[in-house]
Amino acid sequence: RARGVRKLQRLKSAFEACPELVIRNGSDLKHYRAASEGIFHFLKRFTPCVERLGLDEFFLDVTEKVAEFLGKPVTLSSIECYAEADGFATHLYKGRKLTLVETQTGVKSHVPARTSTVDQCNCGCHRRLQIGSCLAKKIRTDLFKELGYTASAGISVTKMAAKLSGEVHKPNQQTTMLPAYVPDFLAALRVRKIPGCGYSSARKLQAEGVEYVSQLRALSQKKLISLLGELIGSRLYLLCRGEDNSIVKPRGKEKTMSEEDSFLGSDNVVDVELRISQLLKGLLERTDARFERHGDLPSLLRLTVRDRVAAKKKGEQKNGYFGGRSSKQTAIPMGVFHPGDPKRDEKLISALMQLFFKLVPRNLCFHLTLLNVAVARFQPFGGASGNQTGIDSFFHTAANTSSRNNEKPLISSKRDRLESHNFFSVKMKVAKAEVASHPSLPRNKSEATHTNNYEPTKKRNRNKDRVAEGPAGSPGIIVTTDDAKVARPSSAVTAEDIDDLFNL
DNA sequence: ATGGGTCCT
DNA sequence: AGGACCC
Repeated sequence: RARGVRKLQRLKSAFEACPELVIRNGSDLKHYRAASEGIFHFLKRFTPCVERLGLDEFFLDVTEKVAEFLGKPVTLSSIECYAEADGFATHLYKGRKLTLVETQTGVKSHVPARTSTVDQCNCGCHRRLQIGSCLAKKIRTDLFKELGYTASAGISVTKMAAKLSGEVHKPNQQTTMLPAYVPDFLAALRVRKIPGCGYSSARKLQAEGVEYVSQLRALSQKKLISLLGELIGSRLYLLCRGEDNSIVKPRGKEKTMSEEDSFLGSDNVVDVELRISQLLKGLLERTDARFERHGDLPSLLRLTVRDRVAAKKKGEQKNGYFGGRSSKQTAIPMGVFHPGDPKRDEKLISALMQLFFKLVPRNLCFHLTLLNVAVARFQPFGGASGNQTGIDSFFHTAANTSSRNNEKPLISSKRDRLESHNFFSVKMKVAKAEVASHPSLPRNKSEATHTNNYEPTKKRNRNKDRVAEGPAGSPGIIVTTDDAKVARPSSAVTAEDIDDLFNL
């Protein structure tokens, strides 16, 4: 990073910036999954309502915790050691200067800079956010002490505001945003910054001359819906005004599991089968581990491919990389995934090859650049649970899962409360746990179990190699780095410290 | 332009 | 099955 290497940078320019850069082929997410799970469980000690987004981002709804603290001043004072003179822990967002922007269409936009810094809300959220910010500080402090990760956090009254607040002061800091500041803060952002306005929507909006959130507000709800569809359109209509009624959704077990690999090209069936069996191998390790823990097995198998030709066509249409994938899926009889089945690999590879030939007819040439094997529709498997694949048993599974994990159901009364402006909730995001350089993560490829073993030894990556396949700058290889902070656990906080604060 | 995921159409 | 979104 210090040398100018950035995430998702082309290899060519990364090597220009840093010639001694070492690039490794492939990846093994195992250690990151484990780290993420550790953080997830850590966070659940503070509140059961934790939503995970990707591996390193979490939302916590601490509404109830904050209410408890408010009701117990003695306990409250114990986390207020984190408060500063203004009652908030570290950064309180104070607004920023807004510049007037002239866009392609000549629309001039933006609101004047705010002059007042007082909380304009009388609902008591000011106080609740003070407590929330102390709670966030406490959680981040403990996270570092116990697990060794630094994190940034945003604290506000909606998920969106919390998420965006977390980006204001970035490495290892936190920012609290009062609701009164949210609309102006949003106004000056590019629309793409709004969570929910992705690549596709941002392009459609750009075609209308809309680049900034302030301009988005000029569009009627009807217009937005016709442009972006019912769901995203109506959501964005509210989000751009700072209105976010989404709830923190504690997720249960994963619904799908997949392994994928991209490569410069594969054009023969033998190679494809080798790659597929490698992917399957990694996937089965995961389904086995899950079966041991939860006793369920998948009943759906999916293969997806990306063909270079098709991908290029799509790419021309959309100027987007993720086009050009196609998939076939099939129900799989219960129990095929059972670790005890000695013919399991055979059966599954055979099924996958059948899917492959549905995707790529035998008489056609192909040039694949990606393969993905996925499983889904996990169902409890006790051996005698019959052959249910219907929707009924699916929902039965979901219900069991929820009660077993003691997860918080989606409470409708909470949703009702969130529909007004004066939110009771404090939502917090602990973002970007900087797991990339944690000592427990593998330092080189040789420690990873899921290597590209199917490649000829000569071509396989060695530690000294800079690039595994192709010359520097060849397509298909990119640099991905994350903010890296080497964090070492110091003296552990005792369980009682936590209980003191949270078992009220 | 990775290697995962979620949910909606 | 594909397409949007998220990291």
